[in-house]
Amino acid sequence: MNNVRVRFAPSPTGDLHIGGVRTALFNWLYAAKSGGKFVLRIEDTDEARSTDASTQVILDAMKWLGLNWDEGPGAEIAEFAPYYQMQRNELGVYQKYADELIAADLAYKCYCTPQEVDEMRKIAQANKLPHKYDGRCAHLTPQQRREKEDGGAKSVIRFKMRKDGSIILNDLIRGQIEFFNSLLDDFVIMKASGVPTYNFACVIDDHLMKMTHVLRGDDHISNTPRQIHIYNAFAWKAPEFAHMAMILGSDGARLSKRHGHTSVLEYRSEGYLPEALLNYLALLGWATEDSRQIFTIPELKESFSIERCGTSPSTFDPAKLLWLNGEKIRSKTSAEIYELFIDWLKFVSNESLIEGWDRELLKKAIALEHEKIKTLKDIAPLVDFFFTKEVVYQEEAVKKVFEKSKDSAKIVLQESFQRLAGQTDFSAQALEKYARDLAAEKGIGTGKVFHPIRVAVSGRTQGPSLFHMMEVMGKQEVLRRIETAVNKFF
RNA sequence: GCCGCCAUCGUCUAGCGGUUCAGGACAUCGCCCUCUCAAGGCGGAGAUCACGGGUUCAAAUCCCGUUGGCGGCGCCA
Repeated sequence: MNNVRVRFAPSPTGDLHIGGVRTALFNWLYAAKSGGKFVLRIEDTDEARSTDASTQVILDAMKWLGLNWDEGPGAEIAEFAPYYQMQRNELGVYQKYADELIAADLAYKCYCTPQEVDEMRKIAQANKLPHKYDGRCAHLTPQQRREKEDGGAKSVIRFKMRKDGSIILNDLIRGQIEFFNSLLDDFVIMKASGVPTYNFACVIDDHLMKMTHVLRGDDHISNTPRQIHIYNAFAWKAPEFAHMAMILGSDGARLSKRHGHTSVLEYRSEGYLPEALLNYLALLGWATEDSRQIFTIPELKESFSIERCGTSPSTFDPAKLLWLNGEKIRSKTSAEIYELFIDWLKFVSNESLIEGWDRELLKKAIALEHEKIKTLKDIAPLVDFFFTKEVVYQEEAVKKVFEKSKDSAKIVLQESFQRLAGQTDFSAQALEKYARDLAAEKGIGTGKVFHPIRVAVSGRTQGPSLFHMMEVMGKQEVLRRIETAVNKFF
């Protein structure tokens, strides 16, 4: 019974979209959960918009996300290769089946030009009628066909839709949905260019590749009856269908560019982790009984089920994704974050950002700021002050800490410069004791001691735990910075 | 215009006829912790379960209708 086969079948007409990732993820999870196979197929039949670059981007993005496929481009198993529809088309795969349908009188050649069809559509629209092809070419006599062919007329192949009855779709997520055949028209299955249309290629491939389940966005729901008709025409068993609710932007419209980042690449560039993206996307349209939020990838694989997919569309919430990304980052070790950061810099081609930075110091600095990191992009601004030769003193910090209580700050820094020089134990613990003792000795609040030192050493009011920061920075550098501050501001 | 899908806190959702004056999470607000910022802990506010009818002893949960949102109606996928 573990013969589940599902697929993700993107068309390479752009970057991998968030919605596409969700579709891929749910299929991938379902395969994992049911011990089945996950297939990647490239639906590049849009001759005008498909690009190799886009295919590459999609493949790379899938790899980065860890959504590995059992079969598909580059996979070891190639039982149903090729996995590119244009390559399959060159093999004549689709033409063969289209010819079969014509022979069985279940499809026919149509000689109407795109302009003619367009004209028909406009007239229907003007009369507020449903626009569908009227099937005029279905009734051509052999004589008329011969004349068209001889005249060099281009033709498409249309599926001959029966007008009576209905198709009942038993959707795994939504239950029964009925579609009346009379509302469907004789849709095109092969274009004049000899390339199959989506609905046709999809069915042929899903059948040949032995797909058992088709899990996709509900924008495909109205395609489904057409596809079922094709399965029926070949007397093939149709796969199970499950249509998941769409992902919307904040304004309720389908998620698109104007809502912000929609490409996986953008999220990668922004410093998001694959597991955060995947975890977040899993929560859009799927939930467990206990409404649990945080899952590791293995936990997701274990918990997923189609039955628990929701039916109503959900709004993409960047704030929640950001929170989850922070959670994932906190759940890793600082050493792992360091590695991810290095990889990320490479990805965004910005390795020069940390040029000259001591790697060991960077690791320690990341450890100090670990819990504050929400995206990999946050890291550099959080720790860069460790590495600058000339400390950048934030104007506000200087005003707030140095100028406001100038006398005490001056004393604290001057004293510290002298005494710390003789400090042999430069551990955070010892430094804290030193600072507290100094405060007690001078009879001032600890804040009046801590804050000036913080600003002198880092140039800002916010940062890591002060004494750990000093320990990591080292005695020499701390002294140098305190001296600089004293000379500059007092 | 036609067809279809959907409808619980701002957002993601739990709920599948009574155990719910609706639970969790994000966001937001407050308090605590605290050398700052975070993180963490605690707490607050936030949903007449879109509306109107039914069915039932009992409905967020079932049925019908209305409204609204979204999707599809291509020689795009």
